[in-house]
Amino acid sequence: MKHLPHKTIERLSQYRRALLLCHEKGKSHIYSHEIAKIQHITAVQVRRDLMLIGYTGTLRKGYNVKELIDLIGIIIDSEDGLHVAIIGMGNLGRALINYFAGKRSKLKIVAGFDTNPDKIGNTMSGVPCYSIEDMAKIVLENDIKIGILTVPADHAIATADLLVKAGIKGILNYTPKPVNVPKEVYLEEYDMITTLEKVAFYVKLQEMDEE
Amino acid sequence: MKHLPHKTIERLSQYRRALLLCHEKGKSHIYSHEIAKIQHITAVQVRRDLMLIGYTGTLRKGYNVKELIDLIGIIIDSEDGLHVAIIGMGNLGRALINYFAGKRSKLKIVAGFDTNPDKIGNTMSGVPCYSIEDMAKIVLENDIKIGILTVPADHAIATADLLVKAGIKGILNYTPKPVNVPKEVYLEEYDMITTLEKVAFYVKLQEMDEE
DNA sequence: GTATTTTTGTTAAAAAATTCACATTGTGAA
DNA sequence: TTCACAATGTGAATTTTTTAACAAAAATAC
Repeated sequence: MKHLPHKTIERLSQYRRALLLCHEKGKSHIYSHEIAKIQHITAVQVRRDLMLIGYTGTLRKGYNVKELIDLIGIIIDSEDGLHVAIIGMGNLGRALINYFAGKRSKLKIVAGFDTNPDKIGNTMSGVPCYSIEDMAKIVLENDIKIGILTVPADHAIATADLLVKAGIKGILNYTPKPVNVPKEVYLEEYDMITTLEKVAFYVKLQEMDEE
Repeated sequence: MKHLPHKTIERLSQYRRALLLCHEKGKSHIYSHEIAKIQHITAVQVRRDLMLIGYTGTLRKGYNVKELIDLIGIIIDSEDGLHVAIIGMGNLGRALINYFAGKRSKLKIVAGFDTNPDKIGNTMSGVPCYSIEDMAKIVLENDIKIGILTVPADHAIATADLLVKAGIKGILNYTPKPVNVPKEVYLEEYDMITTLEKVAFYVKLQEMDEE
């Protein structure tokens, strides 16, 4: 199964989420075109992705929901789970914590960091908030592998450096500032402003076409 | 200049942001490799994107920062700007409002919507919060073109339907639930859980490679 | 004034991602 | 039984995106 395309990885995560819902509803099998419909993609794409992970459905019955959930888990999850920290307990940081709260998943948010003394020492939705100064210690003690960067833009670069020094393995940067990391740290950046500008562009385009 | 690739649109938005910073610092020209460095991409890619929008730099001097900012604006912005609404004034919604607060941009968040009576009628970071029931009216009155969906997952689909009925032209869905819209509405979905799972996957992969 | 360097612009090649097209085969209907 | 249908699985083609390669030309060095 060598190298899965990046896009396939993303879709697998989404398939699993959709499948979990189906499973809860008691659906035991699902067709590729049903999955496709939910995700707004084509059935071929779904089948191709599943082919890449070596999963085989049943002709005329589709895919076994439970089996597929488990297989996707084997592929994308770490066996023992991974610990995650949120750096920056502002609105965005808290939003992320709430997203995850209660989800039994292999990914667990175990710590938050902030500079605000009012937040440090408290717990938010079950996640303890520490001082950024203690990052190296906390990361080590809790075996934290991934950091989600949700600090104000001005602090993004310095904070990313701290994370790297603390020995983090992956960074998800939600600030609008690109950061630099050594190549052994996996970096994913996502910029909400860019996405909104993109939507705006296509809305504009559509309005222009109408004229 | 016909059809710009999707990825190019995204990068243009990012280039502009980087360029604005350079401009503030008084830098008048910039090389393709400087832009590339900031965005973690190659210089060829930058040049290719600029070629696609028909911008020409100066040999040995690079690109004129101000000119390029303006040109990108002409391409991706709507001339008169676009009004945006946030649907769901929770942590994520407020985070987005704060991101945009103070930015003089062609995109303006002019309204927020929520179901919580404590929030309705108040203003958050300058953005008035209305009842979701008044959506159609407010969208029309304020000429709102884009809606950012930040409601709880369970309400995503129903709220998206409301937005469509209200006549919105583009939806940016930040809930983990895919929604359906008619084809004349531009839809962009972004799922934080998927992104985090992707980071986790590549961190796992890296750890496995080390062994 | 000539050579060297550096940077742009672009054609062509490569790589990544998606879609087409269709063989295959269980299933149910006639 | 035989036929038609509906689904999977996948090689081949297509499309999209990125990268390589290099000509052209301005600036600098000598």
